[in-house]
Amino acid sequence: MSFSELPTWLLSQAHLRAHGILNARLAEVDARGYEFRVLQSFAGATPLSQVAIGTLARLDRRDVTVTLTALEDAGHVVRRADPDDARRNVVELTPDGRARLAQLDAIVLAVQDEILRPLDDDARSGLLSALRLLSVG
Amino acid sequence: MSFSELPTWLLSQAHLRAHGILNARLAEVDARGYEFRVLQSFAGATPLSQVAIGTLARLDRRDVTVTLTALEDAGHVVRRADPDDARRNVVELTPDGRARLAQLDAIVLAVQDEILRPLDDDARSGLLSALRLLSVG
DNA sequence: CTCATATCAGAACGACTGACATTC
DNA sequence: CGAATGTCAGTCATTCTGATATGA
Repeated sequence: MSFSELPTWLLSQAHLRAHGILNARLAEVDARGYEFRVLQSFAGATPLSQVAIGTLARLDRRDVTVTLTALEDAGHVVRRADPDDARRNVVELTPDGRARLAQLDAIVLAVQDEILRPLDDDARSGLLSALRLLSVG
Repeated sequence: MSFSELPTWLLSQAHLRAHGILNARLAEVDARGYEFRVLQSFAGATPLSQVAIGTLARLDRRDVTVTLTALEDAGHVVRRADPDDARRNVVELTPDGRARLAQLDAIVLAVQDEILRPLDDDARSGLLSALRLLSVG
């Protein structure tokens, strides 16, 4: 059996194609995946500490720091010291950041459709539940 | 909808878990994915040029060069100039390389089972055909 | 003291781009 | 000449490991 028929290979190819499309669409508006995930963590409660962002966005603390710096430079978030705990930062979306989140949300949703286009509804739900099982083990 | 329910996310998580397991198993014998793919390209015809290896292993020329250098250092392949075309190298497995291929083949096959364990036969075949469709578009 | 927080430096893997000399 | 081959240097995104300074 050639490696190109292996589940691990097919998984990596499907992932590669999906994320190629996603990153291309995000790149068109000069965004990256980490930024989207961080912005999305503000969809619920806000403001957030960086640890909370890491939990919500499933990002390493290190990557939260780097991504927030980029978002801050772009004016999408503001960071300030937490008055209640000097170790923490309090991070909030700016109005620009909220607009950015809406923009990226729309892009990402459209990409999902584009990617799943080859599958009918049954195949889609079957795929998603299988992937959920595989993600956990 | 949170990003963690998106198809792109589930795809990346499933891929990440599968390749985490695969790379861990390969690392136990000090191997990497590229090496396996290159070795597997010798399963059919041999010897091969580096361009042929790139085609079979779906690797960039650059990565073929780097991977072959590692395999050559480990004694798994030999590279020599092609007498018929001085631009090319003729690459062959050594006996050690053939044993290495068999070893990695067994590891990779076992990993497939480990990964698919949560799915019954129907779910497996459904997943694989869906992934095939997604890989192409 | 121990723990949490944020930051920094750097690595790994996989995929890829641009350039180059050599040879066909 | 144009095209192919192998090599080299480097980028990119994603994930992760370690160390550090600071404060709770």
